[in-house]
Amino acid sequence: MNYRPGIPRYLQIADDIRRDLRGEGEQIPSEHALCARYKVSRPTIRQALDVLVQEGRIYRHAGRGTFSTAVTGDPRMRVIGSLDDMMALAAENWFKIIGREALRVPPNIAQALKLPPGSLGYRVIGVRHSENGPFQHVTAWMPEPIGRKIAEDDLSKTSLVASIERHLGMEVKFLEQVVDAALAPRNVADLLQLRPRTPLLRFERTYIAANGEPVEHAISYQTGRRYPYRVILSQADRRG
Amino acid sequence: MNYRPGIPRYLQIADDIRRDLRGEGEQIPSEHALCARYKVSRPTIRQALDVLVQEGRIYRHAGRGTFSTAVTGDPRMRVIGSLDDMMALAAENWFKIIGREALRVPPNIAQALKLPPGSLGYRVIGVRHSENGPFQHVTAWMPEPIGRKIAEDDLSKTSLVASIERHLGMEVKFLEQVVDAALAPRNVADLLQLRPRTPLLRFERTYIAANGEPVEHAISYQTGRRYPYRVILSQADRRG
DNA sequence: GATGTCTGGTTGTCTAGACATCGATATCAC
DNA sequence: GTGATATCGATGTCTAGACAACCAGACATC
Repeated sequence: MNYRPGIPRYLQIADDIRRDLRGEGEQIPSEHALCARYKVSRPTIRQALDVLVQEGRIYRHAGRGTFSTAVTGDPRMRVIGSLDDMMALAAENWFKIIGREALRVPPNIAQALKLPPGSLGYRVIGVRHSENGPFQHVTAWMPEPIGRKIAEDDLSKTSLVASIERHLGMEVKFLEQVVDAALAPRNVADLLQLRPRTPLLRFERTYIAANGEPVEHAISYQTGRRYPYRVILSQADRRG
Repeated sequence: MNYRPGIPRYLQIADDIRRDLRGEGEQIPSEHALCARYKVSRPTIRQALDVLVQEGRIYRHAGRGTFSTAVTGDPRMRVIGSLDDMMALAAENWFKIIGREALRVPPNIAQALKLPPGSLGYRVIGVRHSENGPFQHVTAWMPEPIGRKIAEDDLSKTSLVASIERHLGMEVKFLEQVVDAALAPRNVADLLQLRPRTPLLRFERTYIAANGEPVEHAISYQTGRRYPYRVILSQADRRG
C-alpha cells in the first residue's frame, strides 16, 4: 500500500479496511496479520481499528478476534447527530427563509444561549421543504455576533450549523435536545399546510461548541412523518 | 498515586482526572506534566484523556493544550442511549407488567427481529410508572430463546435490555429508533389515565447486539412530558 | 505601528517491542 | 466418553522514546 503524504496512516488504513468490510459478521484478519499487510506497528493498526469500532462497523472480542458487524446499512438510517437538521433525510430538501433579523432575545432563549437578559440576538425563521411539500417549521436563535457573521450566507442549501462551524472555526460538539408531542399551533399549521390540531413532533435544540459555548437554539415542529435514526451505544454512555 | 491491581491504569487515571475537573473551560496540565504526576508513559496518559474526550468532558487543541468543557451538568440531561428506557429519567420508577407470553410474531415484528415469518416470539406488555402516575406504555417483542431465558427475571426494577445483556453475555451496541407523534389509541389512553386523542410521542425501537443480531423490538407511547437528552457529536457521525 | 520570524511548548503521529489476559482447541488422564 | 489441563493465538495494556505539525508570544525588522 502506498501511503499518501499528509494524511495519517491510521486513517488511510481505516479507510482501506472499511472498504473491504462485507458487513456479514465475518472475522477480519488479526492485528498481527494487518501489521504485516500494511507494514506498520501494532499501535497504528489498533488506532485504525479504534476508528471503525467507534463507527460501530466492527467489534472486538478479546481472545477470539475482530469481526464486522452485520448491521444492514439502511440509507435512510443515520447516526443521530450526523446532520444539523436530523429530519433532512429526504434526498432533496431546501430551506425557505421567512424572516431573519436582529432582535432582543426572550428570557428563555437568553438562558439557553447563556446570554445576559435583554441581549441582542439574531433570529431566523423558516420552513424546510422536500419534493412532497413543507415538513418542518424552524425558529432559530443565535448570539448576535454569530448571526452577523452568517448574515450573508445562503442558507437555503447549507445548514445553519455548518455555516456557524465555518465562521467560528470550532467544531459543534454537543446537541442538547428536548422532544415532546404537541398539537400544531395555528401559524405553524398554516405554513405546513396542515389542519390545525394535527399532532406534531416538537424539538427544542441547543447546539454547543466544543468549548461549551452555546451557538444556536432552535425550536422546530415536524410533521408526523416517521423519523428514523440509529444510535451507537458506547461504554461511555453507560457510566451515567 | 497507588494503582489498584486488576484495573487498567488509564481508566484509573481518567477517573482521577475526571474528579478534578472544574467544568469551567480551564486548561488542564499538559500530557508531559501528567506523565510526571502519574508516573506512566505518554501513550497511557493519552489513552486516559481519550476516554474523557469521548465522554465530552474535555477537548484538545493541537499546539495550545487541553481544556475542560464548560457544559453544565444538568442531572436530568443524559447522554442518549444511557438507559434501556430513555424516558426513565424520574428518580423513582417501576414497570408494571400487564402480560408476558410466547406468541407467533406479526410480520412487521418478524422483519425487525430478522426472524422467519410465523416464528415464535416472546411478548411483554407493560406500563412504566413514576411517583406521578403512569407515563409510558410498552409493547416489547424478542426472539423466543431470549424471552425464555429472561422469563423468570423480575422486570419491575431492572430493564429488559439489562436483563437480555446479562443472559446473552453480549453487549447491546445499537439502537435503531423511529419516532413520531400520534394521538393516543383508546387502550393506551385508558392505561395511562389520559383523555383519548391526547398527543403522544410514539417510539419504535430495535435493540441490536454488537454482532448485529436484533434482540428486542419495542413500541412505546409516552405522555407529553418533556423528554431531554444530550448527544455528543463525534467525528464519525459526520462522515455518514 | 505593522509585519514577519524565531522559539518554546503543546498535541498528533508512529516505532518496536514487552507481558498479561482471554478463549477455543487439542491433548491427556481417568 | 468425559473432564481437567496445556497450548496457542487473539486482543488488552504498557513502556520509552522519536519526529512532525501547530500555536502563541517574544522579538526583530521594515
